[in-house]
Amino acid sequence: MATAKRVKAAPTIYDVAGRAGVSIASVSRVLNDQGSPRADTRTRVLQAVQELGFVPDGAARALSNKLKKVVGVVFRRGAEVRFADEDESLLFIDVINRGIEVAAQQRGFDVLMSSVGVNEANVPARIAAIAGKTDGMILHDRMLSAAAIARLAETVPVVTLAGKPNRASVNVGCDNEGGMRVLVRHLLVDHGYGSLAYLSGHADSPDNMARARGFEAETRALGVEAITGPIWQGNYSAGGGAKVIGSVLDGGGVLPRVIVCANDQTALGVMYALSRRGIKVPGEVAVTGFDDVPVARHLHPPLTTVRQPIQEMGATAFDILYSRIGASAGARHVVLPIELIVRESCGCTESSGVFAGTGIA
Amino acid sequence: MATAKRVKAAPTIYDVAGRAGVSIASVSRVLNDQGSPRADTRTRVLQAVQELGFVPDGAARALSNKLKKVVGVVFRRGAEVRFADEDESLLFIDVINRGIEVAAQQRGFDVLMSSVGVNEANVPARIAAIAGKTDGMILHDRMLSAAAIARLAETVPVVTLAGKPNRASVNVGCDNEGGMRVLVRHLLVDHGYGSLAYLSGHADSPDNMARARGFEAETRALGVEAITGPIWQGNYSAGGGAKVIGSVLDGGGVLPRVIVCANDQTALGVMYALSRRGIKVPGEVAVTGFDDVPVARHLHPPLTTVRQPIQEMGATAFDILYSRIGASAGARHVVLPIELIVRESCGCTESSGVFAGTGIA
DNA sequence: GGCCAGTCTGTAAGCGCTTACCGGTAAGCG
DNA sequence: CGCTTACCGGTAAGCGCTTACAGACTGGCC
Repeated sequence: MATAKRVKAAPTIYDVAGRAGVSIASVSRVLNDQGSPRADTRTRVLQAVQELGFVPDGAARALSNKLKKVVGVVFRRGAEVRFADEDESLLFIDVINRGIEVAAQQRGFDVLMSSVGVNEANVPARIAAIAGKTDGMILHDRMLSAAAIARLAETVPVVTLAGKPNRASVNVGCDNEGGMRVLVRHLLVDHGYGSLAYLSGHADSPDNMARARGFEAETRALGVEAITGPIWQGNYSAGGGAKVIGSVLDGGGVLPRVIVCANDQTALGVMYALSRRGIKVPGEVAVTGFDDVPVARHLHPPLTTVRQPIQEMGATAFDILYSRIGASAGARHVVLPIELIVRESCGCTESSGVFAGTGIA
Repeated sequence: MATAKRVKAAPTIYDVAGRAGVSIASVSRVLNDQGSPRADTRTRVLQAVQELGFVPDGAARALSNKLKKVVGVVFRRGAEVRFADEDESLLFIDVINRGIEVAAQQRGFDVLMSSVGVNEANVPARIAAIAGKTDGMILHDRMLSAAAIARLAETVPVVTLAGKPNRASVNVGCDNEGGMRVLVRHLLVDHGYGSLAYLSGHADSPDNMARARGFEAETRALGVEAITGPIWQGNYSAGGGAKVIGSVLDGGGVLPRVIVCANDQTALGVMYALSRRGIKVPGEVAVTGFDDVPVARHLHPPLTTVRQPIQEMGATAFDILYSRIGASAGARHVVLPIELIVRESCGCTESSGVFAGTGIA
């Protein structure tokens, strides 16, 4: 790899020391507020720093300190192609990442973001390489097997989002099961619907499994017909949701009164497929989501869903990781509360408006 | 700062060398495909690496190589508060960042993301600190003054997005002026509207200035009344757009036939404010945006806008930065083409549907 | 069999920074 | 006035890695 040909090589601490007429140790001390340098020394160092535009090298600092002040975040990228049509799934992950980033900021950490293609080879190796550049890692849903996580955790502290609790790592998630139960109760008790289907997400996603569990438990508890099964298997994407509707209808099947989707994105695809066929939402079929992604309130009708404190999940993940970077204490599993957001797609009309909660005047 | 208390300290290259019975130089060579180690040596090293779960330390590597394989990206965060209500402006920036990240990946680089609060103190210092952890920086709109950018560029290569071209850095943007002219021409020629206002973005944003320029040039060229001025000053946000509508109407003013917004987000706020007052879009007032953020197609009516190749802008920014990290060649200014996206908010009805371009089956 | 060329491997220096340790100076005290 | 004490500042080691350089060994050839 060719060395960068900068006009003038970046100044080092030696240059600063030379210019200020002090030792490198003094420069370091001034820069880090260590010891108690004489006022005179201090100003001369500061001035030299200023004049040279000196910025300490992060790598050298990290090597010496054994602390890089960087955490890594890894998530899945939709497609391998470079310019796949914009992926709405951006939303959920990006909001979490924003939460991580803001929390990291407050501790003087930066965030190394890395996506992994769906069919990329040797993901564990890629992730290990990233781990080498960081002090700790946050993994999104379904990035690594439990065994691989355990192995990674021997190198750096690891926090997973929407994973399974693991003896080696901490997991941050929200109360998927409880959220789903509240939602189902609203549909059954407040609306009195008689049949509902669960359009699932990835079968191997812990979040999906928990939501499915909540769905089944609550329908059973209220004695209402719960429709599930392989036909109702989606994949968290809008396309997946639309495809399921197509299969059901083309197969001559009949739609239930309510379709409970594993996430907002799936609901978006379902609503699209329904409107294409002239089926009214919520008049003929009610639809609900899960997540409360920002776009949910702009759909027509606005989507009834379960709000996860998305950004806070990210922030919490960082906070926990941070505490584990300093020591190895802390909980194994953190569960954040959810909130039912009733809009119109469930059949309610009391929505406070399309823009409820946007903060627009 | 307390040192991390890991159960077992991460293995170093010495541990690997010891276990494999070779020197650290051999380990390094095997790991980097340098020289031609004997097959025997190679396998022993690889095995030791495997057994120890060794991952080379990025900081040490960077220090030795003078190459961190990390680029920094800095952008504005909406509010200082930790959990401001989700910010839709996420979208535009995040899509660009995704483009950067994917392109970086292909070169084995990772991306250090860092947001800066709107009213954060001493931004240049924060950015300089980040620069110390990277090989190059990409700055989003309005992050630093031209002078500050020049200073930063003495430390690392810098690429700006939507900034002004600068002798020290390269700028990547799209043809704002041309895009606006195409849009205005559509509104005036195809629809024959008689009056239109430009609801601007941040006054000091180069992108906004270019769009305003295109707007004025084209309306003048076609001899139609162009409404601008302080009342029509927005700030790229939905709230800003809504507020402008409020001011105009409350001030007893009359709305023009068309409101051309500086970006999609502003258009979203405008459409909201209009619908609140019972004003029909596009029947009474047509509205247009700029950017073609994913949510634009889900609005009611779907938003007519100008598409920027958002993700590609990010990728291009990285590619240019990458080439400058190796050498100091390259163009000063890159302009990407735009595309007019006609949906319904301008008054057209030929939209191919709410989900046009989503890739949903 | 002795020597040379050609391979591979090991030793050690150095990347830029932090910090333990020690020496020098000045102030405080008897 | 001499000694202790405190305080600063400098020297040097070391963080984990890459790589120039030199040494060791192999085989081939005369």
